[in-house]
Amino acid sequence: MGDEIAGKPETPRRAAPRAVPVTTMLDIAKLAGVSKSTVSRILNDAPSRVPIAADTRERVLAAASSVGYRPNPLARSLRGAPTMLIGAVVRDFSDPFFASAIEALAVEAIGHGYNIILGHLQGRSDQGVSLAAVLEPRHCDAIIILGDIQDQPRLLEDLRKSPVPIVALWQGRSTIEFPTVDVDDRAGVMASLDYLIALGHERIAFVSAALPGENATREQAFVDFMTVRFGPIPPGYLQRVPNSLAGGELALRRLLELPEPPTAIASSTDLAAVGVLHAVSVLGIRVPHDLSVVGFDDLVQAAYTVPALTTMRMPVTEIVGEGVRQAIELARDPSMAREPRVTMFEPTLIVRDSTASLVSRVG
Amino acid sequence: MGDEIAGKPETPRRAAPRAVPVTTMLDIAKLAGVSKSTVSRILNDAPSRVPIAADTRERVLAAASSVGYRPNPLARSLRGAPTMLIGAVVRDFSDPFFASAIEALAVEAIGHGYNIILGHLQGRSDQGVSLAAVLEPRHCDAIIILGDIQDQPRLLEDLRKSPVPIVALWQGRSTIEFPTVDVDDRAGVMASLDYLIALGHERIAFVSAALPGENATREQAFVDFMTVRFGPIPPGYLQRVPNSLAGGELALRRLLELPEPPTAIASSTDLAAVGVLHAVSVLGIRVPHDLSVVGFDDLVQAAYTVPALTTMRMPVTEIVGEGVRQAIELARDPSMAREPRVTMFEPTLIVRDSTASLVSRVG
DNA sequence: GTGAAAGCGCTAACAC
DNA sequence: GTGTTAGCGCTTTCAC
Repeated sequence: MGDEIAGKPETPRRAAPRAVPVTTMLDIAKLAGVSKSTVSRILNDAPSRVPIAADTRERVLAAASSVGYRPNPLARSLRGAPTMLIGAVVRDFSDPFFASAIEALAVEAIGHGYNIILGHLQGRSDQGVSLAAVLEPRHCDAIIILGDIQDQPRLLEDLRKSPVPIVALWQGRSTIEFPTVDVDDRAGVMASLDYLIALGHERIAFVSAALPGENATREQAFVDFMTVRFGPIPPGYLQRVPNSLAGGELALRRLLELPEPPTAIASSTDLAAVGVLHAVSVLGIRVPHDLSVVGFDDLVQAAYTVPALTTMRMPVTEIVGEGVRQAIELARDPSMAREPRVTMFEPTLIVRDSTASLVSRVG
Repeated sequence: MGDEIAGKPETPRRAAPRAVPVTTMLDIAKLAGVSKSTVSRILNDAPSRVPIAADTRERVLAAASSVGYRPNPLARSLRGAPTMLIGAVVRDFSDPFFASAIEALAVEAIGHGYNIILGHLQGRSDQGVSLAAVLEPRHCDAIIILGDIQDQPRLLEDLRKSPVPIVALWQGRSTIEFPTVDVDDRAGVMASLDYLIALGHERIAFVSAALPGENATREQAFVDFMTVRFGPIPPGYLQRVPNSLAGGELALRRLLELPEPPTAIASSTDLAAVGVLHAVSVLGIRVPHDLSVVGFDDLVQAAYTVPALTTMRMPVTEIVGEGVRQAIELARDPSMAREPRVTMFEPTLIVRDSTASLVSRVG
C-alpha cells in the first residue's frame, strides 16, 4: 500500500513562494553583529549558567523587535520541542453535545497555550479509516478522543501504537485502553429515574438514543434499575432510536401506540428528548400534564424548549478540563501514557418544566 | 515587550522523552543498504528524471513498510512543504451557528487533505488580543476568519501583515480587506419581509440580534425596506438585543408592551427567533395564530422548535466550501492573497409553521 | 542509478 | 561572554 508509506497522496511537496519573506535568527545575528547562538540564548532567556553582557542583550533585543522576529515553531519542534497542538478525534460534530464539547476543548486548550487540531470521522462508518486519514499524529503533542470509536478497529489500532499520548473522553462502557475521563452514566440515569418515581411515576419508558459506537451504559442502567424496582420492563418501554431530533420524535410515536403508554419518559440524550417535546406538541399531548420528560446532557437549548426541559447536567467543562490537563501532563511526561484509568464526574439533576407529579394532575 | 519576541512565555523548549522511538529515513536506508537520498526518491515517487533500479525500489519499499515508516511532516514543512493545516479564527463557538460552520469547515478541509486548527477568541473583548495569542500562524498554510472581528484592531493588524493568506467568511458590511465569502444578507431580509407582507402583515417588527462585531447589514436592510414600503419604522419596532435565546425572549417582552404590538416578527438570527418562540409559550400567545415569526440561518433546531420555525436558510456548506477552496488556492499561489473581493451566496426561504396569513385568522 | 553533502531554522554541547 | 559546530528529518542539487 503505497500511500501508507508516502503519506497522503495529495500532499504537495513543494513550497509555495512566500509572499512575505520571513526573518530568521541569522538576520538578527547579522543585524546585531553577533552569532546565531547568542541570539538564541538571549531570546530564550537561557539559563543563568550562561551569562550575557547587558549591552549585547540590548542590541539583540532591539534588532529582534525591529524586524518583528517570531521564532519558527516548526524548526523548534523538529528539534523535539512540543508543537503545542492537541489533536481531537471526534466522530460526530452534528451532535450538538459534541459541538459544545469541542468549544470547551478549544477554550481549555488555549488557556494552557495549546491549540486544537480537529480530526473528524465525517460519518465514515467503514471499518478502514486510519488515524492518518483523520489527523496527522506527528503534529500533535497528545490526542484526545471524544466519544466511543469501538466500531473503528483500524483507527483504534493506530491509536494504540501511536507515539503520542492518548486521552479518551466519554467512552461509556467501552473497553478502557487509555486514560479516560467520563461521566457517571449509571448514577445519572438512576438519579433521573429516582426523581420520576418520587413524583409518583411508575410507567416510565426510556428512549435509548444510539450513539454511533457501542454506548449502552445508560440504557443498561435503566433496565437494571427498573427491573429491580418494578420487575421486567414492559414491552415497548425501551425505545432504541437514532440520536437525533427525528429519533426522539419516532420514539414518542411508538410509545403512544402502546396499549398502556408511559406517564413519564427518560431519554438518554437531550437531543432525543427535544425531539420528543417537538413531537408532543404536534400530537396534542401536554407536557408535563399528560407526560413527564427527562433528558440527559443539559444542552444550552434544553433551557429553551417548550416547556423547558428537566435534565441531567453533564459536567462538560470539568470533563474536558480534566482531559486537557491529563493530556498535557502525559505530553510532558509520557511514562504513564498507556496506563488505562478512569476519572469520573457526577451529573446533576436540573429541574425545569417538563416534569410534574403524577398526583398533582389528579388533584 | 519580551513575550512578543520569544513567543508564548509558557512554551516549554525541551522535548519530552519519546515513549516509542520513531523510525526515520536513515533506518530504512540502513535496512535496505542504500542511502537516505535513494529512500527519499523512492518514497516520494521522484520525477522520472531520476530513474531507480526496480530491485532497489522493491527493497526500499519493503524495508519501509516493514518498519511502518511515516515521514515527519515537521521536517518536510521546515523545508517549505505545506503543513496541510488551515487556521480558523472564530470569535464565538457558543453561537450554534458558528458551531455548525466549524463542523462544515472541518469536513470540507479533511476532504481536501487538510486539518483545521481552532483559534478561539474565547469572548475576549479587550482590544489587545494578538494573532499569536489565538493561533500560531506559522503552523498554517492559510487562515480563515469566521465572523466579523472589527472590534479587534490588534488582531486585524496582525492578520494584515501575516505571511499566510487570509480568507474571511461572514463579514457583514465590515470593510473588506481580504478575499471574502458571504451570504447576501440584504436579499435574505428582504425575502423574509416580502413573504410576511404577502401574508398580509404590515405591523412587522425586527429583532436585531447583536453579533459581537459590527454586523448591521440585516438591520439596515429591514429599515430600508420597511421605510420605503410603509414609511418610518414605528417606535419600538426595531429591537436590538444580544444574540442569544435570552435576547429573543427580551425582545418579545418589549414588543408586547407596545401600544400596538406587531403581528409579525422577523429576526436577524434563528437563535433569537428560538428565544422568541420560547417566550411566546410562556406568555400565552399562539404562534402563528396571533403572531408570525421568521428567523434567519436555519439552524438544525429550527425545524424542531414549537412550532417549527420559518426561516431563511443560510448556505453554510456552500460558503464554507468556497472559503476552503479559496484558502487552499491562495496557499498554493499567494499572488492574489491580498486582493479584496467578495463572493456572495443567496439564502433561501424555508416555510414551516411559525408563519400564517393575517387574513386567515379573521376567517 | 546512486551517494555525498548542503541546508531549511533552531538549540545545545563544547570550545576559547 | 560569545562563537563554532553538530544535528533534529527531510529534500535536492551536484557528483560519479
